[in-house]
Amino acid sequence: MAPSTSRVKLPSAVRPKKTLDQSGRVVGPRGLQTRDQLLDAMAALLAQRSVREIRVVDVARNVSTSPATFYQYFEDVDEAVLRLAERASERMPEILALMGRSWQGRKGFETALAIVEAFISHWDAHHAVLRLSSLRSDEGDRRFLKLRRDTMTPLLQAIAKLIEEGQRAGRVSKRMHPIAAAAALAAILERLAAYHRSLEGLGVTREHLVETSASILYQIVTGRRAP
Amino acid sequence: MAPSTSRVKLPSAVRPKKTLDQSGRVVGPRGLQTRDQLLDAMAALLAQRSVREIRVVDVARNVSTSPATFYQYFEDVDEAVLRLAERASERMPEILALMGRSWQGRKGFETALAIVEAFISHWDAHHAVLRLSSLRSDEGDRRFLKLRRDTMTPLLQAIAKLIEEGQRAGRVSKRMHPIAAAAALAAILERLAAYHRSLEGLGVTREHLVETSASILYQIVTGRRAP
DNA sequence: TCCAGTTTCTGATATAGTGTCAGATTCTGG
DNA sequence: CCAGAATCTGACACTATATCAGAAACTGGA
Repeated sequence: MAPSTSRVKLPSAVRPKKTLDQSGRVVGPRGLQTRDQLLDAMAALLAQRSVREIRVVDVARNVSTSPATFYQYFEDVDEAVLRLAERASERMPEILALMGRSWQGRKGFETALAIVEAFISHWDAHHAVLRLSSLRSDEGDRRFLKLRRDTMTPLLQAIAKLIEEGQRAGRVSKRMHPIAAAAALAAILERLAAYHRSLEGLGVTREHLVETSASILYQIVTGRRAP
Repeated sequence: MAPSTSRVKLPSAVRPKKTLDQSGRVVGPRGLQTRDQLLDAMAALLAQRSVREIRVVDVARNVSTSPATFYQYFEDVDEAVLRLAERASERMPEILALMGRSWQGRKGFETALAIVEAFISHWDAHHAVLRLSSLRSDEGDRRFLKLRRDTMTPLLQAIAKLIEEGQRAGRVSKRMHPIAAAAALAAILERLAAYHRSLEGLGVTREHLVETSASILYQIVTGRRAP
């Protein structure tokens, strides 16, 4: 029963995370490169058409490989999207860090502006992936729900904490549930970032949107009117 | 050249809208019934699985008919969804009417509460269809974009008008673009209505959500803290 | 009641994409 | 240069969409 190979099973907490292919084998450098190319091709296609119009054949062809190769690395199209969403979510902490700046007066409004700006830029850069990711969560897909929870919860909690402080200081209405309010603010950011294009038809520029969202964020968090 | 039939071509503005099938023929009473049954079956399925998992065969089977019949009335699954969304959007004016109530003090807050409540109930009743409809718009689908524009624009304008009044009275920050702010508030309603279920995991009840959203709505529209 | 015309429904099928797998191909260290 | 590991792919079984010619059901008038 003594293992004759050098591959010893380590406890999963210690074992470094290696990327695996669909049959559970560790992927080497060449495979990793193919996998990355597939993801890039996927992202490129996603930027120009909706997921439903994306054929695995196209993704594969764009990297001069075959559909079977795609399936070697991803269970299905959604899994590839999930990986892209994970990639995107790695940038979240940068936005989170902005929350720590001052919320006093004019400085505070600038903090709000910076956050909104960062958020919208982030969505602009990854809108297709993020929107899809958000849809899959809404549909109840476990994988995407977990990702959303992991990336949004810290943000919600950071905002909620500010609101609680405001409430303790008596500036912010106690009627609001801090996390619910945080979710509402996040909803503005997500939703407007997702469709600010269609508002341009009504004479609303991106600039307007940023200023307005920042005003609302500032007003809800601090309880004070935007300067 | 004189038409011998009794079917005279009227100007399209006058001609009553008859439902047509895929080959452009007017649908009679029996067909209309089948079509409605198909829509109902579609709605029922949509309530339990995501669109991607809905097979035309299932919809058809649920009304004891064949896929070919489905395609006689709808171009594709999306068209059926669009019809359902249109059905749902007919209820919008009721919400819009609430906007006209008083926005003064405690009464004003009750107005906000009523609007939020109506909106969330509306979404609860049609969430699958509305969410999908919103996704298709985001994806740029013309048919859904038009529907969204037609149903949301009046709402946005009503809110925008209130905000403008507040700005003129000096209660509301002039930094906000009225339509952008209206869109932001609509975003809260849409987004939270769409996923309030997943917030329950964080201890946020539907009740909290309604109160909080109403507070934000009230605060942004009137420039005053919620009572 | 029967018939001709109209409306509605469906079996059969062309088309197209997904996902699998055995085996071919390519790479690597010795 | 070779053995074995890693990677890739042609061929294929399956599943679903969408179409259409013709069958079936219904209708009103003789």
